[in-house]
Amino acid sequence: MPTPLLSREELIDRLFEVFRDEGFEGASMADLAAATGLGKSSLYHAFPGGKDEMARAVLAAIRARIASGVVGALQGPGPVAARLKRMADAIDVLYEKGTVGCLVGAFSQGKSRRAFRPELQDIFGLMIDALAATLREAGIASAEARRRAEDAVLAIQGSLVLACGTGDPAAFRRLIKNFAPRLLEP
Amino acid sequence: MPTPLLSREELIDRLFEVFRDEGFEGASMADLAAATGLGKSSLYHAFPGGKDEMARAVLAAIRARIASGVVGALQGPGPVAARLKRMADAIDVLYEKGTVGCLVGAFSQGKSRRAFRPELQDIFGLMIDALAATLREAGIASAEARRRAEDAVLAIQGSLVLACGTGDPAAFRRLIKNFAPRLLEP
DNA sequence: GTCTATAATAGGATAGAC
DNA sequence: GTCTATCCTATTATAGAC
Repeated sequence: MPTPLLSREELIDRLFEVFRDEGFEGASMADLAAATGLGKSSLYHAFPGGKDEMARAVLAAIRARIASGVVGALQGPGPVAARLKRMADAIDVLYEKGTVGCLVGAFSQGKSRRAFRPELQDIFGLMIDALAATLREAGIASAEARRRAEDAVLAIQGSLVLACGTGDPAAFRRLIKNFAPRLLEP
Repeated sequence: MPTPLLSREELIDRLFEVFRDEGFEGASMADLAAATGLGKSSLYHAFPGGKDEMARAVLAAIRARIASGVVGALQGPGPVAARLKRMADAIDVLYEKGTVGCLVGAFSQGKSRRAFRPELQDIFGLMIDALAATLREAGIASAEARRRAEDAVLAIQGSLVLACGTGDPAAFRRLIKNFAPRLLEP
């Protein structure tokens, strides 16, 4: 029967949630198998490289989601302020109003940061570059635009660390609320 | 011979570095033993509760270090701006100019965040409360002072996530440089 | 207080049947 | 493509000598 129980997309989505919530080291093959409803061997059939390959597949999926959802919002039509607002909404959806952590942030700390550095650099760079380009469109000087873009990405990450550590998403919510005006203030 | 090779303080300091660099799940007893120069059994003698007890001892030590170094700087003499500058310097020392990660941030993501939530809440609360109180001294309204304090702590965490993930401490350095003026701007 | 040795288990990964 | 069964290593933890 060549029909898999879950599509590869669905599979990666389940794996994503486990890696995001448990971290790379914290996610065991047993956890990943349980979350997908598959046996461990079936996971190895789909990802012969094991945990490492699963994590890379998940990172690639996140990158795509950020490129279409978050960066896509920036590159749509309308004035810069409206596009930034749509980016903030996309981030709010991505992190479920601050109730879930960030896999990229989780992988960035601890042992896993070394194994996945290229992917992490790529994803952070993608967001910062796109945001900086948009701010330049609004007439903000190049260097200042980049600083603000870095500050915004860093604030998202920091607010999620706080939300995960304390269980309180208030700082994340406030960040999302003030996202666009803050980036454009004189 | 009742004389240990390392004092408990030194012991905890070595454990701290491993937990900070590898994360809770990523730090193995073998890593911890190697870093202290002790056998695994000796570690169990000092910390009968194993990894969990070591992590709690390390968190208590960090809390003390933050209370004396970072919060201590805020509560010293002089005008608020000078005290904030000293706090920024203390943070710069604590994170070695952005070349090392934050254990509290690392423990806040992944599996470990659940086991250590009370300790994490306590440490984040300590910093935010102390910073907010100082900003109120400078005449900033209570709610606004708390928002700014949260933003500052969140920015420190976020800049360290970025530094760890990309290997580039530039955003952290910039944050430290502008720390005091940014908090006090009108 | 530290060590060597060893238990006990969990984790990652593979083999081969269906 | 999925499963059961198994292997092997790493990991946590303990026992007991010195």
